Amino acid sequence: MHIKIAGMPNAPRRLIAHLDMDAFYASVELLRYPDLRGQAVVIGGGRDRQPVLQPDGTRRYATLRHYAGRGVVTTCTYEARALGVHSAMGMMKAARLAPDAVLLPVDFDEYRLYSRRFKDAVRRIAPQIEDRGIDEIYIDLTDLPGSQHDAGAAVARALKDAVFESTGLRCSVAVAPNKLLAKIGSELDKPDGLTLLSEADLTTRIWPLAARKVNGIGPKAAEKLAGFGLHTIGDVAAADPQWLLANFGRSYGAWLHAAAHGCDERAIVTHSEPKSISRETTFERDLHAVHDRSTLSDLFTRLCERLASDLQRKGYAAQTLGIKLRFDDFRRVSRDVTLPEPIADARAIRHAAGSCLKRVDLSQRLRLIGVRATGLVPTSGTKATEAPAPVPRKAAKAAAPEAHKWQVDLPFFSTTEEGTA
DNA sequence: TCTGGGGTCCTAGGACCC
DNA sequence: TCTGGGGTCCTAGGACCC
Repeated sequence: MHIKIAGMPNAPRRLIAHLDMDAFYASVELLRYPDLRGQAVVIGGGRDRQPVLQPDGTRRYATLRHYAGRGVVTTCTYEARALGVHSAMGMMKAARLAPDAVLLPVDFDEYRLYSRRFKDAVRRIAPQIEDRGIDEIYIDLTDLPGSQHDAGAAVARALKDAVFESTGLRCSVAVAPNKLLAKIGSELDKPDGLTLLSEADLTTRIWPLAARKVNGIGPKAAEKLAGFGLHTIGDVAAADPQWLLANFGRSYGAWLHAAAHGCDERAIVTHSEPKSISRETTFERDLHAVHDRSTLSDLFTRLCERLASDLQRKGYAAQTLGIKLRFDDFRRVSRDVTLPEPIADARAIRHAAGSCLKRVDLSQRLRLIGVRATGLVPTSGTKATEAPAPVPRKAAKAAAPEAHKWQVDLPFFSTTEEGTA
């Protein structure tokens, strides 16, 4: 056993791996439809675009060309990326760039199946893993036999092989002294990459990269940095720390400085409880609270029912319920209410969410509506986890007193017409 | 012809309590 | 009269991530 105390003379250098599946959803689809290998394939958009098996045994696929709708690209093959298509791009735009690309619908059940498979394969070699969504994980290799010897190269190789054997899928792995560097590293040699990084690589391999490559520097922060002439990670590293604090705030400024210098002490988190569960939907066309009253009411009720079933299946009740709306101009508002008792059934959720809705001015057309449960408390008898239960939040003193302060009375979401019965 | 759905974390102000 | 200070909870919004 190593004694891991920061600053101790013989504390071992941490070895953290980041493993990222290559074009995960698209690659899973290629296992099913190997005839698409080598082609530009885009996953995303709406339903009903299943490939059709023809009498001669070949499959007929939908292409992007005639796509109409509000979907975005979930992911795509490297051939599609070469045409300029990327994740989160609107499908209409992707269709202009790659009209002949094959379009496949998303199949999360299938991706979750492969997700479990690759994670199980990794866990058999290195049990300390942190889930970062369906297609990526961090792995602590520090205490793994032999990993210190070659900076984790052999283990990384073994992980990649194990993932391929169990799934037929390729991934990219980086091993580094911490999560921040490992995450950057796994992108350096994609696809099918294997990257080893040490502190010595900071100036040569990390500093020349765009600041945006740091996990935590998003579009807004990158734009602000660029406004000050800071474009690369090295630019940020060279900036005066006091200046960073003054311009980006105590917390974020300090973090920027540390991150740009490759410093990150975060541990691998092997277990966590969900903090919120939500359901939302974007309409095919913008809807108005008055003119589309019954459509909206039905959609809203259905979202509440789905949220209720998610909560019950996962074994939680919600102390706080909220709604999220997006208007036609993309303005976003949310409202939430904390209840005297946690709830998990559809009628109660519909009632609470309906009360939130009444506190919003609904004169503008809506593009999206969502329902969210927070303050999750495990319900008895289910989800027997070893982890300590989240401390239940104190119940609200009273329902929101400002319930009809703003509203022209639009009875459309009135809680008396739940329709959940 | 713009921009999905599911999350996490942070900030900030006001209420409320001691 | 002239104005504490710390703590927690709740709500709303925003940035960011996959």
